[in-house]
Amino acid sequence: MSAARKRTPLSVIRRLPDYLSLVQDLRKAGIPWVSSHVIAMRLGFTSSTVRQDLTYLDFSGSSKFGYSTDSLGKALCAKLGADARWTMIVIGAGNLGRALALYEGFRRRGFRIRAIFDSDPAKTGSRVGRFTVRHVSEMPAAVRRFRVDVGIIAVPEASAQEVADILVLAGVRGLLNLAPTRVVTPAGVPVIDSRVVASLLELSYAITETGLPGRRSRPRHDEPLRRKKGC
Amino acid sequence: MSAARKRTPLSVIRRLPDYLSLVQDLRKAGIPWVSSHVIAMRLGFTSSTVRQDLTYLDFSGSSKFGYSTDSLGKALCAKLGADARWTMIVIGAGNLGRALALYEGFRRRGFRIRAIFDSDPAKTGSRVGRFTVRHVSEMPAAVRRFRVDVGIIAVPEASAQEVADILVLAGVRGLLNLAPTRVVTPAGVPVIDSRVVASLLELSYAITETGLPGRRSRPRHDEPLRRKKGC
DNA sequence: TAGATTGTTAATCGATTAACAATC
DNA sequence: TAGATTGTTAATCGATTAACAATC
Repeated sequence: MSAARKRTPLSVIRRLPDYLSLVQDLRKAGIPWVSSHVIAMRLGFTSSTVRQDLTYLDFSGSSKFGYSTDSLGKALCAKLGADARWTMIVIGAGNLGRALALYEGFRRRGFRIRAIFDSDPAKTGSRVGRFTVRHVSEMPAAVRRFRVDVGIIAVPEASAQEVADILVLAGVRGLLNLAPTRVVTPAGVPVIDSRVVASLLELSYAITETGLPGRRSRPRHDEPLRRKKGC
Repeated sequence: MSAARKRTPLSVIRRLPDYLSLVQDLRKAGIPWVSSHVIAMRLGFTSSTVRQDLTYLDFSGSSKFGYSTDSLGKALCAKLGADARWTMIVIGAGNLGRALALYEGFRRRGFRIRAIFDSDPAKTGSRVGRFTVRHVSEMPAAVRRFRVDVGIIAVPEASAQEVADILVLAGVRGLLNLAPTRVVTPAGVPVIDSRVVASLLELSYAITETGLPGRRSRPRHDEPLRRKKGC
């Protein structure tokens, strides 16, 4: 039996959204079956990894046709909680916070933003799409009233932890942190850090690395050396 | 000798930005030395992991005082390429693209945005902070003129790959992809996917998971069941 | 049937942690 | 010196991959 007996490793959970996205594309394209081999090719995994991963779902493939894109999609949704509706609020009505509040893509996955907050009285009352920016002091009450599941932190680095504490106290169940710093929460309240700046540093390393001897750096431009900054 | 003999695993590279951030905070706070144990506590790693990781830097600690925050910071910067200046452009002048173009935090790490582009003629010519939005058709020329290192993709899912191809062809050295889809590049051009939507799914799983038997879900609200969506 | 594919076990690989001698 | 800390080797742990019997 393939279902969720053993606990699902985080490494597997992180690949699941990729399977979901692919399988939904295939289903929309009218493709009813897909093999572990094809999935592997498309996502850059091995077919072994694919078959192992899908073992953690309440779902089975067919040794004749492979996996049904339709039922695999449903099983992935169920596993990931993507078949639920999640209520979110955004804290911080700066450029990033506003962009998040206006982003349509969350909706499609069941993530719905209900309100946006800022600590700056000059911003409260202003409009962001269909929202009116409210003052953070109203936030705890709103978390309870809207039964908010997820708080999205889009405030400056310096206030990220403070905002996280207030959100947790108000009863939020998870955090998505977009501030360029880690945020700590009590066990039981998961937090995901977006790490965009950290990602850029990883990219920066990768660029420097691939430009090293061995792999020839691609011919480009006319200035081979980076301007140094000092750090 | 501790220097970069063996290749540095990606798992290590991904922790390096955390060390850098911590160590720079400490240095600014006037703390000149830090031990692997303290670093581990602050970042949630083990001291073994910390010592192992720092092994990949051109740098050594002192068995008397631990690590000098100053020289550790410098070694991390050098390793990550954070001591270089990187030139970036943003493709997509929607809410997200504009937020990125206006974000101050990149600068501090040596990442500098030089221009922003959009395919919508209605947007070209409009202002985003100190930038004028330009048409994507001008992008390849700008990549060469400004010697752009990194292209930031902030366009809708459907055009992400196309934009990536153009950027690579124009000579960009790496990509940061914020569209909610994977983007493929030839070997030698690293790409980092931001995976914000995938992260939300991971969070969604974590929330559902921690609410399971065993760990008592924290008492909250009065509605225990998620509204189902169907998927 | 013959051939392709899954589900699963075992082998490999890599990353994390523990332990400890060397250093200051 | 005594004690704390690093650097490094060895042990453990977990994740990925290979292999293959079972299935359709």
